Amino acid sequence: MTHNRLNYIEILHAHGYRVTPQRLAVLDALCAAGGHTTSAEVLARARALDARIDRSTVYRSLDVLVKSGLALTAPGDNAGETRYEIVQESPHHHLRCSRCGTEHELSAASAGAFFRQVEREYGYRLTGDHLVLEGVCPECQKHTAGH
Amino acid sequence: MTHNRLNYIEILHAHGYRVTPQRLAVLDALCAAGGHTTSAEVLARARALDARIDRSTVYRSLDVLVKSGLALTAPGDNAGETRYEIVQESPHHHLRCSRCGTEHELSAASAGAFFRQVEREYGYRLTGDHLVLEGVCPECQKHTAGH
DNA sequence: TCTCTTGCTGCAACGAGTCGCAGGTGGGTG
DNA sequence: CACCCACCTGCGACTCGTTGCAGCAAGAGA
Ligand SMILES: [Mn+2]
Ligand SMILES: [Mn+2]
Ligand SMILES: [Zn+2]
Ligand SMILES: [Zn+2]
Repeated sequence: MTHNRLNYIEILHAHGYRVTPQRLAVLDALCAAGGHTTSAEVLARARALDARIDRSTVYRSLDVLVKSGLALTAPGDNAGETRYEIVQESPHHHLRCSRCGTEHELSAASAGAFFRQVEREYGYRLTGDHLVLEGVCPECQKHTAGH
Repeated sequence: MTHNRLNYIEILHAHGYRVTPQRLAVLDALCAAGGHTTSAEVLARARALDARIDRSTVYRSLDVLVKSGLALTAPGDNAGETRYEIVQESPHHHLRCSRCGTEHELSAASAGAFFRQVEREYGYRLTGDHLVLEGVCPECQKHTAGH
């Protein structure tokens, strides 16, 4: 089943990668997970599909999916942790509440004006299309204000 | 010598931490390094000051410095790598060129308008004051254009 | 369908970072 | 200045992610 929207076979081939059962298991695992997922969870889900799949193969497959544009990475909660996400239709960033951990998506368009201003001011053309911005969500602000 | 600007002893005490030779060695190492530094380099520099200091103590000390507000973290070049920096006078973000690796500082004020707009639009109050934004620097853009 | 080549996999070994524990030390109290 | 206890350190063991290698299989070509 894997991915119902993208032609992952063509995409992998177009990037010079072979289509293997292990890579499809990892792709399935990513799709099944939905949103951002830790590599530990991908490993567990992939093993449910193929009990013999090795840890290193899962990491290498995630890398292949990212390089092919089928998956995105995002920094995790704990510094040094990487999370993975099957690529979405529309590019987006994330807002993460540092108190309660919930996340909201931020359309890439919302950041566009800021990116353009940085380009005018510093000459840098910003390419990141999957930022995770830390903040305090409206709910948690209420709770603090309530004290 | 350690830090000539901040009263690190008061700050550590204020956060409930003790002042130990090991923590000062790590603080010294951070100051000596100047800008963003890898934990490996902090470990090496700290060992030059105290040959018996343990790896785990260096990591725990870096954690203490970050929690006390004396140090900042930033994601490193390789995903999963954390860099450290002694806290600066003025809060700032970073622009990193994904081609040549050079970095420029971006004053926190430059991002302020964007942060305020996100707050209006989504209710999130953004707190991150040490972002690392990926992009292509002016130099590298010229080189690409030249082809 | 068969062959051949190249890239992929599983394995084992390694390095970076984390954690529990027993002994040592900072610093508050008198 | 001496005592004491909570906190900290060094150590060892562990986990997570990476890498080199030998055997295996994807898929192009015939
Ligand atoms: Mn996302
Ligand atoms: Mn910085
Ligand atoms: Zn919240
Ligand atoms: Zn550059």
